[in-house]
Amino acid sequence: MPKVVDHEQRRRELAEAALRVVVRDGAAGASVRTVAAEAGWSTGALRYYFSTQRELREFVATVVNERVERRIRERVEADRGRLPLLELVAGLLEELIPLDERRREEFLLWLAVTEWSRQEPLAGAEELWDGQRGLHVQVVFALAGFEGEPVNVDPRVQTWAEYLHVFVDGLATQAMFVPARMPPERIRAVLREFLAEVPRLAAG
Amino acid sequence: MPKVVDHEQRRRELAEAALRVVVRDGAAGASVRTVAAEAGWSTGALRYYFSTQRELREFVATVVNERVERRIRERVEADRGRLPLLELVAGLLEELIPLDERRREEFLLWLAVTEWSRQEPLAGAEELWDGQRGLHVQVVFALAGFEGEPVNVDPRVQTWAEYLHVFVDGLATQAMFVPARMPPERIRAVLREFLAEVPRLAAG
DNA sequence: AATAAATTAGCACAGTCGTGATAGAAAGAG
DNA sequence: CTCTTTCTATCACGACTGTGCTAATTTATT
Repeated sequence: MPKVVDHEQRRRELAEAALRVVVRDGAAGASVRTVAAEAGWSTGALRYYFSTQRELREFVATVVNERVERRIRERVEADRGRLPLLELVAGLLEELIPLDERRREEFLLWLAVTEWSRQEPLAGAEELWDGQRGLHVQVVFALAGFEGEPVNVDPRVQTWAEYLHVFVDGLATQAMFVPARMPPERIRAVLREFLAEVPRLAAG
Repeated sequence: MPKVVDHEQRRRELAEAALRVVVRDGAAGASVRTVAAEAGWSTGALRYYFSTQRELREFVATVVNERVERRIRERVEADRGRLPLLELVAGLLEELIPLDERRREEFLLWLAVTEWSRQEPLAGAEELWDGQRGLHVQVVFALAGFEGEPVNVDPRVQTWAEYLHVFVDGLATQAMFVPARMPPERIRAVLREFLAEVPRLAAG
């Protein structure tokens, strides 16, 4: 029998090459040839795993989502009540904001995915948002002084989770597009100031 | 002497064709040929007014900025104290949020400009932000019950202007990218709820 | 070693891209 | 009318795009 490779792993490897190309050359620069070259393969090999460009792009979208979710999860699991609550929470939410080169790249990738899906809708665009909304509910739930799992949450908690979600998205947008006006330190400070208001407002 | 055309006006006409193409085909679709065709001219004619693609893109950026600013200004001048303050303010800020097709197109255009300027920096990216920040200061200044021009504004006003600016950017982002989760009615409601909180918080 | 299936490389095709260059058309001044 | 300058159309060039296709290569099994 023939040589056999782990398809899923190879796809992942090729997708990561695509990520690098997008970060380097922008959404429009991720052609079949550039991605293949970045991965060190021929275009034929690439097209054996992604028979069409659309398939590749959809896979890139899922990989990006996975990355963000994994980082959040790791951060939650790493802390065992050692950090002050507000600091822990701020750290979590900062994972969603392009404050350094790594997170900036992720944001760029997400932008590229949305740009692609404007031409032809790609799978898995709203899943990321749902996960983030859940995170914000948990955060406000905890900040408001509640314990345990956030089930049947107070409407005020729900409302301020929504506000906080919107606020963090706004911070991310400004951190990305006007870094001169909103440098990382300023973003961090504004986030913490706002978070400090939340317990009083959300708990009543 | 020869036939003479109003250069500035012709440039504007061509730029608007470019806007339509970007809205229809995305940032990557705005090529010299497609824009020329959309405008009903030959590529040679287009390149007579924009000798390089970069020039065209920079001009598109300025046209987009002008549009948003003009609409805001018109709205301010149209109202002469007839609307309740909160309603006037909400209407102003909604001009920055992609709630209908028109504003959605403007947001798309702005996204295209930022995508372009990732490859090679374009002039006039941060001017838009400065104008918006000024608007938010005015808004919070008025909401907090102050009169006249916002000079030497209270630090609390400054802070909540910043918060509101971030919040509105977040609303715009979500209205654009997860319209199913955050439909226009919801965006409007959330904006007004948040605005209702501002006077109390910003005035002390 | 022979075989057969999985994998890879590479070319071909019909497009599109941005830009340089040049020839022709248009139109007001003399 | 002719001239002169502005404007417009068009072709050429090399490079790039996604995809179809085929031939070569690899490799585990018989």
